[in-house]
Amino acid sequence: MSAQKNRSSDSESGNSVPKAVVNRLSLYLRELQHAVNSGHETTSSSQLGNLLGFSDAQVRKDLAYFGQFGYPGIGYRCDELIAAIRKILGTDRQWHIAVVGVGNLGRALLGYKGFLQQGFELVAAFDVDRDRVGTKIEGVEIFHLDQLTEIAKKKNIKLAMIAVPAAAAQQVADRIADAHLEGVVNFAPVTISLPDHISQVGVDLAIELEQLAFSALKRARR
Amino acid sequence: MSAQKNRSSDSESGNSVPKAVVNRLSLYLRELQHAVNSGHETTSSSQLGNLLGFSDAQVRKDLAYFGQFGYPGIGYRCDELIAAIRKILGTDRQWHIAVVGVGNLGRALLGYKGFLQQGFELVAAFDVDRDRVGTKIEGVEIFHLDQLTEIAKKKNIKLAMIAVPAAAAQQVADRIADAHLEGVVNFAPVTISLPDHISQVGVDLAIELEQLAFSALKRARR
DNA sequence: TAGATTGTTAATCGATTAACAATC
DNA sequence: TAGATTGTTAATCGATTAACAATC
Repeated sequence: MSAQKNRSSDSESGNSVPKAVVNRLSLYLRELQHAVNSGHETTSSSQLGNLLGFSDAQVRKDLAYFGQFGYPGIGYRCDELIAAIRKILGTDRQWHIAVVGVGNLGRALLGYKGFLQQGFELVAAFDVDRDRVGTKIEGVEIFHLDQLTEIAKKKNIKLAMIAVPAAAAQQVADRIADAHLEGVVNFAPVTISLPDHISQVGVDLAIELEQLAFSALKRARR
Repeated sequence: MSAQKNRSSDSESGNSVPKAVVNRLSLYLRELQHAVNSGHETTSSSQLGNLLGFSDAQVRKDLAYFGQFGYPGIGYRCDELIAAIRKILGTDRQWHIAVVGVGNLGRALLGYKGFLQQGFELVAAFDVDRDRVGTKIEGVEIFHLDQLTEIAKKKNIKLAMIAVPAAAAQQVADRIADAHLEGVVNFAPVTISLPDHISQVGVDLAIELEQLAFSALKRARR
């Protein structure tokens, strides 16, 4: 770890990093954590690449966007690289998240325990159903959507997951914009518009399945 | 529709289509359906692009991989383009899907009603918990994982969604391979390995959130 | 030292954009 | 006809890969 001092840098320069690179960084992190859990002390770009189906050159190039993390002849020390990637992604700190919409999916999200160790904590849920408001699910209190700005401020919530029906998603997005959150995962199967300063990631089940259908069909045609 | 006859083609040639193109096709489809629901008869590459943040050229180029679907000077007839994209993606037919793992997430998936109209139908769920097996959730029968091959054959199941804990995901993947399914959406936060002839899409909540954290941090640094 | 593996540069490959003739 | 918009080609841009000196 001390060997890492002053070796990483960049990232202040205007080197806008491609989205795909950041996504792969998350995959590297996942594999590294797996490797540590399996008792591995070090790994290499080719090992990491093999596990994920990327070339060794790509792994090294991706990391090179952010600094120097490896040891020529040795590879990468898993714990060091984990710490480095966490710092890059910003998950070396804890992010407070809200779930908006406490239907089937919202409840499933509230029950998901995998967040905490990854730097995320579900600290509030929101809904418009007065019967749900005031209750708790999985230990998380449910507030009315109208309280979003207030509670977000109080609880330092920066990210939200939208788990409401398609028809309600844009209204929720508008409230999220009002509350000045910084990022949104949108599970509703619609395009939502948000101000530029709020990032978004869309997860649409139907779209994922369509990709599979296409691939399956493509194979069948051959 | 008759005007479309013999105008689309390609796709038999070895023109392997980039994944990103197929993904955008799904987004176009979603917007087109939205447009139709809003009473629009036609649209254009620039309209579609604007809604999704792509250039008009990109929309046209993407569609050009598969044929000619528009009318110079007019644009695209929504209903025709919807039919064309559905055919390309393979969702002009019905795909039978299984959910494996009936925990919080699995149950949420079973409760999701948005599939049917998109060409997907949840026809079975699987779990290893003997207490759950034999019951129904949302009208879908739960079978033991050991019955996967048998039931998949009987019910013509081609796609599956893995909603089990990380530690069980690879075992499930192996059973899915045994059953010769054609595609998998993997919600477990691990890399699973599957034979080449089975497509997979990974959806990892933590990874999505990490992308948001990175973006938020990047803005903060500026 | 010999073997392994990094970080980085240059070469290759692929995807996006701009431009425009053809068309309605 | 004039205006709009397609499909497609060529030019640009960006991302991936190959190669290798530097390092342990």
